[in-house]
Amino acid sequence: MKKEKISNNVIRRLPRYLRKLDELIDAGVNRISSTELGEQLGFTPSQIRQDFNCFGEFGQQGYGYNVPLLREQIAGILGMDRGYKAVLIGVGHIGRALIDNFCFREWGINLIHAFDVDPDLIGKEFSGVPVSSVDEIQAFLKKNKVDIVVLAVPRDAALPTANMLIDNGVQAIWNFTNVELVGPDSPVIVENVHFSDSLLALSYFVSDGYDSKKLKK
Amino acid sequence: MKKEKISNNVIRRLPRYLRKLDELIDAGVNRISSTELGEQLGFTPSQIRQDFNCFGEFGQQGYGYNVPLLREQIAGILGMDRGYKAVLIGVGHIGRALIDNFCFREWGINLIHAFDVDPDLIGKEFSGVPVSSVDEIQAFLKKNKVDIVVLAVPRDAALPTANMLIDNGVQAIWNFTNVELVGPDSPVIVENVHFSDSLLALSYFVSDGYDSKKLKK
DNA sequence: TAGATTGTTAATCGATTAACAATC
DNA sequence: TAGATTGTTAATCGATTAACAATC
Repeated sequence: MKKEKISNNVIRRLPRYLRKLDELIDAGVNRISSTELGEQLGFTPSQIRQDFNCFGEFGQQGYGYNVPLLREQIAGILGMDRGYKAVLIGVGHIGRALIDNFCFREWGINLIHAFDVDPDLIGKEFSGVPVSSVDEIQAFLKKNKVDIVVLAVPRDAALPTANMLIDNGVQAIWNFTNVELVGPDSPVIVENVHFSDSLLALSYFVSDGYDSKKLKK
Repeated sequence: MKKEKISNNVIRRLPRYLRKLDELIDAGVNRISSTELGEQLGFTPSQIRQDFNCFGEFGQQGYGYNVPLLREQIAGILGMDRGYKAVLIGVGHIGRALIDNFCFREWGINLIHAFDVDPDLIGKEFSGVPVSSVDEIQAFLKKNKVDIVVLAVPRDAALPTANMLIDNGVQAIWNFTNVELVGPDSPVIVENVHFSDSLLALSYFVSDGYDSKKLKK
């Protein structure tokens, strides 16, 4: 069973498909063609069929795709059915936003514990997630299978914390610090949520809009 | 002055360059070649030169690039020197994280006001940013030139709020709700920060790692 | 001048789109 | 069976990489 290399572009589109399919399910849509799906997402039908065919044959000729079925396939590809366990380090504003407002469960992830340095937070529990001292992380990692560490510590703590985690065998970090945690060829999986990158891209597009007006594009 | 279309890939790399250049400046590095920069970022030297040459000639043959100068060029391209004004709608956990911990100023953006529905928050001020009632948004937008609206409201409020903003001439939205605000061909600039998309991509890569192990890649 | 490194053109590679046979 | 729509191959397009002349 040869495993073809899936391009990053395809992987980044999968969550978009998932969200759209959830939306269609909510709207009671049971069947959809690549053409219709493409119109709703702004993709070409070809691209959609190519994307899905990276992973198997999920449709049916002459019919299209069964929405709930396709949704389950994509959820599976994304690992949502594997019961991955996550812990959060850093219970500041972002950490609290994630614990209280971000529904990990909805995306198949189990947020089982949080850690912070603040004595006022240690021992507390938010939305069912207990907070312990960061001093206990290493012991915790030894005792529990943790698949993903959510890193939401202040800037200064980012690098030392990340290195400690990597030393303790953590293989995947969801990084909310605006710090580049690892070099280009580290084996650790780091997914960055760089707010500033996103804002600057937006700022660029706003500038571009102004330019275009000036140039009467 | 012909304006070539800049590809999205290039634009998304610009903030990475900026962060790396800031880092180099902090480290006192004044000069860098595309080869060295490429090694640090995991890009090829060719790509770096191509990227920069989309916007002009920022280097010098035989020498390389002047780090602070290059940094200013890229900052300019990203619109960081234009003094864009932003307002925040929704002062929940994410909103507070942005107000208190995210340094808009550092990226050239002026966060001038926030809005919420909660009477306990209205009239308060966080990190120098005053909070008003969402009822006052329309009047505020009429009186002030607002370039970017940061949208951090709950799921249910996302779409109606976005539509209200668009009706009032807002042209750029930084979207922290996990909701698709506009269709594929809306003229409004929307930059999404979809936490779930990011987490699911990470989840995919973790799954992929497990698969690879099983398959003894 | 010689060495270094850019700017830029040409070659390659990969991703997207188009086309169409397969088939439900 | 006829119509529809997929799965998949071929064609196109765009992005990345390589190469090298220009030049500091």
